[in-house]
Amino acid sequence: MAYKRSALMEERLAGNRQRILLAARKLVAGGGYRSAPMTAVAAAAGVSTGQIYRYFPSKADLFVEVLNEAVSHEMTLLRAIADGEGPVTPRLRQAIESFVRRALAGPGLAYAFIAEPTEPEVEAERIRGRRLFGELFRDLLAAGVASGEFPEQDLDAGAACIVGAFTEALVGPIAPTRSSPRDGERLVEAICGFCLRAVGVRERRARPPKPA
Amino acid sequence: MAYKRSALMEERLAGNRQRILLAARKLVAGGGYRSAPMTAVAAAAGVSTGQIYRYFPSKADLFVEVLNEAVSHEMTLLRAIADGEGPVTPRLRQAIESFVRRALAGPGLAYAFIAEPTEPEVEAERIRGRRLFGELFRDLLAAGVASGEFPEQDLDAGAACIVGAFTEALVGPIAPTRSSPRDGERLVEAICGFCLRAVGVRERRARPPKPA
Amino acid sequence: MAYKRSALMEERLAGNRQRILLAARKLVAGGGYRSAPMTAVAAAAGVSTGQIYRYFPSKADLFVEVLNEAVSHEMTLLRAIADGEGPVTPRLRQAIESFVRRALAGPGLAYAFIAEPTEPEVEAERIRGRRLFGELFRDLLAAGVASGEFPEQDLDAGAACIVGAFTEALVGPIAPTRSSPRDGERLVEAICGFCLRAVGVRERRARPPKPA
Amino acid sequence: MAYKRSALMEERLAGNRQRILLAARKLVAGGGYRSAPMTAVAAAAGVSTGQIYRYFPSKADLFVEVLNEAVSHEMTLLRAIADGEGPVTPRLRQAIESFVRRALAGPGLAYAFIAEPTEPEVEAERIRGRRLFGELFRDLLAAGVASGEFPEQDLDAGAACIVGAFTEALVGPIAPTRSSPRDGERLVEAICGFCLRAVGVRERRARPPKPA
DNA sequence: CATGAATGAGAATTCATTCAT
DNA sequence: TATGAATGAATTCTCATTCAT
Repeated sequence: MAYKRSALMEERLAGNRQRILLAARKLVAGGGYRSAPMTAVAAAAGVSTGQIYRYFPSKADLFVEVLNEAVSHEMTLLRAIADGEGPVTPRLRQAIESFVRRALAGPGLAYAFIAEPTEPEVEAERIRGRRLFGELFRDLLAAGVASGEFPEQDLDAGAACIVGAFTEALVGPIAPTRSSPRDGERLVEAICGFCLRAVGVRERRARPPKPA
Repeated sequence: MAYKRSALMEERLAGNRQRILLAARKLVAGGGYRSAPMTAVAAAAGVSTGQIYRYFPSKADLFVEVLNEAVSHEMTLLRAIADGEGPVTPRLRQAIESFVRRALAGPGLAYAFIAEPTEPEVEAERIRGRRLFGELFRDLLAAGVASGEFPEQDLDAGAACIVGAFTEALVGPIAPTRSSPRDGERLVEAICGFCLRAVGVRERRARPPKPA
Repeated sequence: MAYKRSALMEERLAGNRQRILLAARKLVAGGGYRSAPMTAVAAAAGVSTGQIYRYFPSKADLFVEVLNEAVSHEMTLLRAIADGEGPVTPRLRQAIESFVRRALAGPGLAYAFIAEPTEPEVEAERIRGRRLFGELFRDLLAAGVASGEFPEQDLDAGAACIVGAFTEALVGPIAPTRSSPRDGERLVEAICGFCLRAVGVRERRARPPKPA
Repeated sequence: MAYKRSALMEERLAGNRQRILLAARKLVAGGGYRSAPMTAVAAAAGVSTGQIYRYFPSKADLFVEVLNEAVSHEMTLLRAIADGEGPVTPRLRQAIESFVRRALAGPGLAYAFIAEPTEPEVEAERIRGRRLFGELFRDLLAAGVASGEFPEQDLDAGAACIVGAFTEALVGPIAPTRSSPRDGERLVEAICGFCLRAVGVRERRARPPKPA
């Protein structure tokens, strides 16, 4: 009487799970948590509402995972950059660039980190995510200070400022609108410049001067 | 014919209105808009739900006013600083300091600018508020660039970064916790330093050492 | 310590009562019971809400009296006509004419008989009022049948039809719009003609023929 | 992939919708719109309040449909009679008879046309419904006048009077109570007689005597 | 096992009525 | 005594979650 779960089934199950997560993320990205009721997620994912509860115990769990997934992915990439060898300054620049570029490309991933969710558990996860980013940047700051690349400074505040600066500039309510890919590049450059100057990079030049 | 409205009554009326606004602000500050249903606001203000509607036509109107009040007050003070004479750098520093100090003192004023409200009208007001701040800082940046105090830079992005930096560092989910007034001062200093360096202040020292 | 109630005071009291009743009637006339909350009545009457409760125990009582007053007044006038001597036909015509003319002139008195009130007690009064009118017309019908002026007919149904006909034609939702006094006269004539023909007046002519 | 929606389910869905409409109609018929809050409709229909909103976007929409359904049905039947060939008089009689009989049989359909609803949209629909009936009868009157069957008369007023007469006599607050089917028949006859005489049918007898 | 109809608690808002001033 | 601010029950509507089919 017990069915063996076929490989095909497994696949579909996994597929559904991913589709649900993706749908949830897209909806949040599009209009905040208020435009992501479970029925809308279900519809967007092409499954029934009941189906969502097969994979996620509750709405909160679903969105916690949405955030979690995004955070993990992001953190992996950022850690790889941050944990590299050599001077800190280029690593900091790369980390910011990397994050910003993905945010510009992707479907509003970063939005989820800004929009306030309805469920406290999700809010907790959002905070955790931002905290992780904060820690990463604090580590970079610490390293830079240790290596003498950056002046002494308040590491926690600096990290918070960096995260705040780029999220706001990217997807905050007063983010500069970027209508073309060209604008995207300018924005990346502006944010990186801002943050590097902010941490006090003692550069001859953060970026090689365009030869006159 | 009609009783004169006693001074006491007037006071109570005005008091209620203020109490409601304050209660609303505190609740938002404490737990975001989700912890500010009308019943909670009423309870916190010590009035009945119906009473709120004597003063505010709708929940949206109430919270729009909460934001508006904060924005107006803040903008007046900031404009006074920003529109001053002389070099831009100290004005920028003072503007940030002023904002940050008030935010540290006040009951979570700034939080309201971060938490995403349920009502679109309130969201619009929140955006308007941030935009106003953004414009103010963009103007300062522009002035500084014009005066040669700051290097050429993307003004919109810079303004957004500044606003993002200090709001996040102040009341964002990863804001450094400050347990003592002493920490508050350090935070003020850290944020100012961060932003001033970020805009590229060309100085030997962000702040002149107090002469022994 | 006990004040003697001065004549002046009595007058004012009576005046307030009337002002409240009038305000209530006007509001109902203007937009149905839904546009007549107690606060609006108070405002329109120029008194405080509390004052209304000095004269009327409840909203229901107030509007019951509004109707009652209108009905009594109307019934007195109609009875005077209906109880007259001589042939029934002209009395019936006069009764209808009288009612219709007052309704056209007055501030929507009749509307109150159509609009459904919120309170059951008021609804009961409304029904009572219509019933009284119905009885009056039934009596006239009965007299007319007895005198041989009208054919045998169902008196209750006939009375209801008459009342329904003129209220609908006057103030019902499909009442012919009358933009000029002239139209008012035509309407009076049309309604009278309709009703007289309906009861089967065996006239040489209900109204003298215009001489060819 | 997806289960087929079973016939049983379809039936239940359609059934619910109808049950809700019916419940709404009955409640209005029984005690006016004031006795038809959504909770009562839900209870009467045997569903939860939320369920109603699956089928109807709002209370207004629900009751607009209640009226609409009734109006459409009624108008179809009446138009079929009114648009027939031959002399106007029997068509007018049949139209009235037809309407009255259905109203007597059905569960207070006509009441909905009398009771004033709370929602302006519903009120608009109620007026539209009455207007449609009015137009139908005005057309019949016009035809009758054209054919010489009825004397010259004010068509709009006449139509309003007819509609007013039969709605009041049927379901108005002073409608003659009918305790037996026999009474129903008498009422039908009385109303028809009233209206036909009212429009001035020139005949020896409104209805030919059944030959012994 | 999948579906989506159904539930019902919770949120905003209104308004008759009361009662402190 | 007059006022109108205050109350709170009632009403409409939403949406996470469940469960009969």
